[in-house]
Amino acid sequence: MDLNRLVQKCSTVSHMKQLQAHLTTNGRFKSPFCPVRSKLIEFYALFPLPHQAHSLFLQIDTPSTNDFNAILRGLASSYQPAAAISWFHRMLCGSHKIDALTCSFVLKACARVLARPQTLQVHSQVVRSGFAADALLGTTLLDVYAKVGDLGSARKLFDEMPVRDIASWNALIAGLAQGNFASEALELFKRMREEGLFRPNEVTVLGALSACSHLGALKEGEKIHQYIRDEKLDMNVIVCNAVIDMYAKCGFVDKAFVVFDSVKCKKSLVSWNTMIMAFAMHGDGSKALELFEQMGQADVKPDEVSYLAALCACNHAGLVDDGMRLFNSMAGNGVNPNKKHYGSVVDLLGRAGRLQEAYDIVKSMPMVPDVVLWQTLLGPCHIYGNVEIAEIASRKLVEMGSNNCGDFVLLSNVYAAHERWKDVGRVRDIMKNRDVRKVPGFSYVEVDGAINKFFTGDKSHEKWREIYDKLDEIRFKIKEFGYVAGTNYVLHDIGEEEKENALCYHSEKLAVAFSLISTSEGTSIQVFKNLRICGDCHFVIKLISKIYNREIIVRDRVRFHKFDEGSCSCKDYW
DNA sequence: TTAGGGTTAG
Repeated sequence: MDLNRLVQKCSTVSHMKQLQAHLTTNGRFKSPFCPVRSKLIEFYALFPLPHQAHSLFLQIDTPSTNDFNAILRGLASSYQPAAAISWFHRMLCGSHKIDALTCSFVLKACARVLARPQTLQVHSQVVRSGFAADALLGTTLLDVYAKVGDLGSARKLFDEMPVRDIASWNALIAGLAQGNFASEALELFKRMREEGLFRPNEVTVLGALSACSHLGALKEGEKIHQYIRDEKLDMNVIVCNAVIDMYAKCGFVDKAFVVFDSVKCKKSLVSWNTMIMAFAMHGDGSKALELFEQMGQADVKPDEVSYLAALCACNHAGLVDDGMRLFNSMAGNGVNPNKKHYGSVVDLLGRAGRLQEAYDIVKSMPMVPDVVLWQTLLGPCHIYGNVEIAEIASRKLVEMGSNNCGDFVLLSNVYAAHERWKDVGRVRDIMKNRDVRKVPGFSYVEVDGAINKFFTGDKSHEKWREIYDKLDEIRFKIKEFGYVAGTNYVLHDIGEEEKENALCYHSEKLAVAFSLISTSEGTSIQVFKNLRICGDCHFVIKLISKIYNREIIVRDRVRFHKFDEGSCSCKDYW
């Protein structure tokens, strides 16, 4: 058997060592061009044996570009992609010849470590080396720019590409969809179809569907689903999974389940996970757990995401005992809990008021708790008035340099509930000194195909006067139902009445009021919010659903709330 | 011998 075929069959270190010995004894190792040697280097670089790769490399008198490419390619896919970037610099400093593949491999490493400055450096090197017209490399660059969050450069590159093919389109559509430019992604998808040069393929529709999921754009999503059926792209399980996710994130968990239940291809683990997560997001804990059980019968082994989805379902449905049982069964089923699983049970216990148990879990976990975990623990402290644990969690958050407004608000609320006004003042001083920032909350709603977006207290909408009049009417009506503004959801140094005003004009209330005046009686209203819905809005929207006899669905950052006849699908547990 | 675009996640 010749060596090239032999090397393909080598899969263990000892095989590789034998091959290396063979190359050395017959003298081929030292030859200037030796593909098998490159393969060996790549093998050592990819597996956790970079030292072997390095020492092997030192034995080569004049390493070829191929040898360098091999080590870059291996390292870029290894557990330490940053090392590929160092090797690239070593090549440049040593005046070794680079080719387009070298750049491609180092760019992959840049994407994995999200290194924007390095991406820019490689880009200028690509131009200097005369590879700018290479279509494949161009798409790689575009993709990496998008992945490191520089959508402007990705877009510019796309616009200026001398040759574009379907992968270039796909890379930008997917990049925009994942980089918070979902409407731009859908526009590009439409442009692609209008121009008609390329027929959208599986990868294209995945990007477009992901954009619909982000936006909650059901109508676009349905059109894409139809296209998928027409073009028979639904034989691809990844596409089916994205369709399931799209329906779920657009608020139609039933449609998601129909797709899940009738897929023509073989379901994958991700199909199950997506569907479990869909039920979880919609607060249907029992269906999520039922599906989780069915996985075993279908001979699909749950992985860490499955457990996370099931735990998340328990959280949203308040199934504390089920959740704890699930969590405690993980290790026995061969899945070690990670930080997210710990976060999930801390959340579960915390919201059930079992704060001491939640804190004990935090103390016992084998990994270092991160900011999100302390926030999870801090969250329910104000509901249950636990000053002691709130202080511990807040101290950790301050130590870790959190500048999140919410963290300070929560601690301040705990102090306020105990009338510890000096401490309240102290927290506010810290906020002032620290330049604590609040992510602006916004909500949007689609009416007659147009997206209407609202910020808190927004008066930029053309119908703002009618919207505010409607809110006055709502405020008047709900008071008859015993509504008292939950002013502890606001943190400003203002009086009670002003606090009530600040609450009254939260973006989700503006969106609901606008929908009430813009849609016919009895139709369902669907609102999307970028943050979590606030407790006061939750209470008010429940009353609106009763008084105005409307079904109102609100998708917040993590889940759906379906308000109907004065109650919410989350059963006030969220 | 080595290139580009892809689904689930508190």
